[in-house]
Amino acid sequence: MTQRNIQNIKVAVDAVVFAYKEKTLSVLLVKQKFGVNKDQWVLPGGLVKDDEPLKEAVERELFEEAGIKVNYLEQLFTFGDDINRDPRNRVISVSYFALVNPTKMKLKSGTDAKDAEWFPLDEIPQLPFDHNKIIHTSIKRIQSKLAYQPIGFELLNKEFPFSDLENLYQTILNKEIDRRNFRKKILSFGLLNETDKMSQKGAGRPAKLFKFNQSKYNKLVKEGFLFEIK
Amino acid sequence: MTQRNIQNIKVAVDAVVFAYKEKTLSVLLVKQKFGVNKDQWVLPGGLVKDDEPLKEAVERELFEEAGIKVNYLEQLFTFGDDINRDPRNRVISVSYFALVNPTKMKLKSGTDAKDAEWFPLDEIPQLPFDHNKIIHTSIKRIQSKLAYQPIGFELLNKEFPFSDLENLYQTILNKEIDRRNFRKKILSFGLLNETDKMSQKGAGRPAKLFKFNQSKYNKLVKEGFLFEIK
DNA sequence: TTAAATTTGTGTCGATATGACACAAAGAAA
DNA sequence: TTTCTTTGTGTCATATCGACACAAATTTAA
Repeated sequence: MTQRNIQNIKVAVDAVVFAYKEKTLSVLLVKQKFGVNKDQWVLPGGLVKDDEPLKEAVERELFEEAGIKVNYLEQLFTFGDDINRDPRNRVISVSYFALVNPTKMKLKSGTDAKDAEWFPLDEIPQLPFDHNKIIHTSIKRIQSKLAYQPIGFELLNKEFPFSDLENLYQTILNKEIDRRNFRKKILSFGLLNETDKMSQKGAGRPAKLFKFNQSKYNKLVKEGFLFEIK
Repeated sequence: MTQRNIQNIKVAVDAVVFAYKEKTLSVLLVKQKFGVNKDQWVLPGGLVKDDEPLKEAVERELFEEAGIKVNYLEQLFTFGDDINRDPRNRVISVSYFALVNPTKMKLKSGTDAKDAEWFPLDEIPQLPFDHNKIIHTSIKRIQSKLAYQPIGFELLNKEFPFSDLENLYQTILNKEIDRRNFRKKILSFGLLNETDKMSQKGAGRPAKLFKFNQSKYNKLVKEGFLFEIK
């Protein structure tokens, strides 16, 4: 209040983008192009433009740095308590967490090809700033959200066999799930439409493919429905 | 990224402070002291100092503007998608939500006495900026948190009769609760210590006073305990 | 071509949690 | 001393959860 016109804090956005494939959850990192940390891996992100909504800034950075458009994007947390989180300036980071489905894992780069890569959770290196902390926070968030919102579907193909969904839950929550009870519970919501297609990869009996009915979910939510998986 | 050194966005913090008394949930508002909105009620808050952690900025503003130190403070959301939310400058607001217990409702003002007041939820006026929206978001947050974290106790006196807790849930969630089932459920957690005191206000049988056992809760949480009220 | 291995699909039953419901006890107010 | 108000408490029916096993469909290996 006392220094109204002399505040000098920069506002950045950063994104933790998750993708899931073959029982592995991965995070998107990009290679820093300038500055002290040049060539180090960091979370995609950057400074917000003066006339740009925060959310658009994230979307722009993701597209510029990795050529990607995400399926799901939500604000995570604003990191700004450590005033030296960026040693050069006071920078606060409005962080987002995002989900993409497997078809988007091929990084059809924009300006800056192949300086973006997917890192499985257990192979994420030491990162500059507080980016490891941001990733940690977003993992907690995705784990808790999985339990009461149907966000898992954003990480799967539009049509998927039940086992994909089940493995996704097991992988992210890091625990065993009873296959029969899980299926029973999910189906009881009536939010999956059976398709007439079957999956056909590898050994074993082929599986029916299902589709998540988003519009039915939206309708139910308005009536107080809670998607809850324990 | 292209305009690294010329960004001109201001960073503010705002707080929605809740207090509960006599079946009423209230929010703290302060009178704007400068500018176009002088003398209008707004959420407490202000610009962050260059060398100040966000959380400290909120605490400072709350103390300066209302002489209050809160029991519970948590980051709510960062509002920055509407680039004209403040018509003078681009300002983003890192918003917090806070809880105080009834003893703190007496506003022993600091610098700026009596320009702070408690407004029951249904008496909150039209506010400048997007402050009504921020309040709305924080109400949703407190409602959902009540269901899976023991934050209700922060709004009560240290020692409280069971009926206070029950009324608090009913008021904030805006629904009827079965007294017996509610008590059974809460007591089953083993997180309330009975004191040997009794409440003695008005008519009716005096009630035992209880105390929330925070350290036991902290211990249980580490073991995976979830405080869940439906 | 046959046997083995792999994955999908499905129901029951006991244990646990939830939700509905009523009356006596303690004290204040009339 | 009677009435009113609020606290304190148990049962039972229903719904949900969690454990558990075997047959069907297909690929892979022998």
